[in-house]
Amino acid sequence: MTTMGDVARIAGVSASTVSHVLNGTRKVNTATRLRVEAAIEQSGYRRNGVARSLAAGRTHTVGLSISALTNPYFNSLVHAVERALSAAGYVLIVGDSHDELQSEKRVTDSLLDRQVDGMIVAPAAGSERLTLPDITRTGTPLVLIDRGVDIGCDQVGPENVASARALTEHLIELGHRRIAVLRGLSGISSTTERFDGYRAALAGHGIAFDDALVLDGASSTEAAERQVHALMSAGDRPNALVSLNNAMTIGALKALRALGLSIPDDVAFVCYDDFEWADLFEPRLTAAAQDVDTIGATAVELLLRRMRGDDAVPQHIRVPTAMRHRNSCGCA
Amino acid sequence: MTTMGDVARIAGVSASTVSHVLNGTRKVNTATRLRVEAAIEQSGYRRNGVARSLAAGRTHTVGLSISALTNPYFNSLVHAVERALSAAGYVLIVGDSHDELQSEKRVTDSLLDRQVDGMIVAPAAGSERLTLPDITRTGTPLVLIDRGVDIGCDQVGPENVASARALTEHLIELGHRRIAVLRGLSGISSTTERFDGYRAALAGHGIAFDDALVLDGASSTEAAERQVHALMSAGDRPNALVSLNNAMTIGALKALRALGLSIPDDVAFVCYDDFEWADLFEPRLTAAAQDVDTIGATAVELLLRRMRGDDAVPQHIRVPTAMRHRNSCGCA
DNA sequence: ATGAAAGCGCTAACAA
DNA sequence: TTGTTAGCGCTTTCAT
Repeated sequence: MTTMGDVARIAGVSASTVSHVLNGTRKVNTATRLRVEAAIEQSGYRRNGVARSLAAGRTHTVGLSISALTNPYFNSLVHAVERALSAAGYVLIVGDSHDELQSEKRVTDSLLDRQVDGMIVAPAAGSERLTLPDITRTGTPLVLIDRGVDIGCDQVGPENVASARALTEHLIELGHRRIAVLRGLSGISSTTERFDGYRAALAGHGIAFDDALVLDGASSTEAAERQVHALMSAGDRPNALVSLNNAMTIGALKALRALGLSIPDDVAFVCYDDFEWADLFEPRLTAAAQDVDTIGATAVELLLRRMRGDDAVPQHIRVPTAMRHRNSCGCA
Repeated sequence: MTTMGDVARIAGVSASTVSHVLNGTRKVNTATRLRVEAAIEQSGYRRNGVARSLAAGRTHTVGLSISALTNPYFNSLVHAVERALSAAGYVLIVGDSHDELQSEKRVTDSLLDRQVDGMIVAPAAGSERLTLPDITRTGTPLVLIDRGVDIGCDQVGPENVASARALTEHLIELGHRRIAVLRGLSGISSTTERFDGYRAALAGHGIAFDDALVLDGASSTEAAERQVHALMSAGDRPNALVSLNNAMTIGALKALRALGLSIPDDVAFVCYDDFEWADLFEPRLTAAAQDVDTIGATAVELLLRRMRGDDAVPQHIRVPTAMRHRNSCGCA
């Protein structure tokens, strides 16, 4: 393996000069720069990023801890983050927390060990008493994404309350009174907020809240499928359903199809989270679509600012969703 | 920041002892080990992975260069790889090559600079004359995934020819003669092989090959949508279509829906690549499903073997696909 | 059972 | 404009 020392020897200069031509960190005489470049070329030298990171004290690396990477929503979020980061010259290392505290701890520990220059976390339930303090203790800049927790750091996520409320109200305006809801994983803010939006819609229209219509979908396709199947095969089923995230939507659709129930005739349906192929589902889904690109880009922006040493007061940013009006809700 | 030296001082031992208790690399007296552990606890020490990598000469990191990360197929492939790797104690760093040579070069360069211990690449067209030689030159163990190129290294990918042939033959057996095909990005082996399978099916049944029925979908949803739209709005349209990857399938379905054509009545449809939600599409798609988990796990297995120094002759592994018989093809 | 010391390959003062 | 030198924090031989 060729090192900078080898290159220096070939070019007849010092290692420090080689380093400077490589990084453009100081003016180098054109003639010597050319010699160095020739030597690099000739020797097939590649810099050692590990040594570089150790000496410089920064890795140009950012860690992301997130769950359910196979979920298309998180998947696009990861790529929105990656795009913004690589535009800024950073490399992203992703770890899957599986929305489970111990697993999240493993991921963030490994990221911290690798000396990431910054960290973006979609916190699992309970994060604030284990992993988050660990991170802040190291002084690594941190921003929370997708969900918030009550800790002093930057946060970016989608707007939840008003969106879930709007979704529910749409159903109400269509004349529905018995509206079931698929609620997500407990302990995370997005679940609470979206559920609050649902309740607010009912309350705002004088509809009594009925606990029997609340399904615990646990943000999972399988759980949602089971719950919807159970509720819908019982007598006296609701005539409308709102699903509070995309994974649960899939489960709900599977269950409804299995039961032979038609949307929107038997059940009107709306959901939080859009699908890239929403047009190909039958029926086309009325959904509140998150703006993942903005969320990802904003998270990166906030993080880079912190990494530059900015210590302004932490921001909590909410990115609005867009209502996609299609036909699963049952309006013309 | 606390270093190993600090811990050593607190525990009243040498740094080397601290290192050994941390890594279990040599026997340490229980009493001293306890003192060291206490010192670690008390000081909140975290090891510096960068320094560790530099000293040890290995990073416990593997690089993956792949394209179209938002494509669900590649997405699951990435996660299959990640799962296998993290089970073996490695961290995966992923880069998106966008199936474009310069971009692939940027990704692999960055991975190599970071001193990954091994590399998995889904080669873009032309890779064998630019990035791949670069990688082998560094001596970094390499395995190719998804597509092959004629270079002496391990490769794992799906079976293409027989699968595409079976798909096409199914249509033929249903009585179709004018069968259009959506062909993928040119220059990559999977495109060639799947297309070969299509031609072989026609040839095997004495059906003349018709160039006008070959659509260049470029493995992209948009291109496929345009091409299918054009072909299907012209007169004398084919009555069957085979799509050779999932991105193009989406495009085809969009175009057909836009034209108001019904599957399978107006056009029988089969595709290479399955969808997780294939049951929710209308109609349910008859597809050849790749076994991503096996492909990913096999790639990792081959790579780890090379990383251990095995220098057996390179293997080319093909993982069979599974035929999912549903109703877009038009059989009962 | 433990320690001393020599690096790993690079960056960045500080000198010249 | 360039070189010298002292680390960065760890691993690992070689002693003891």
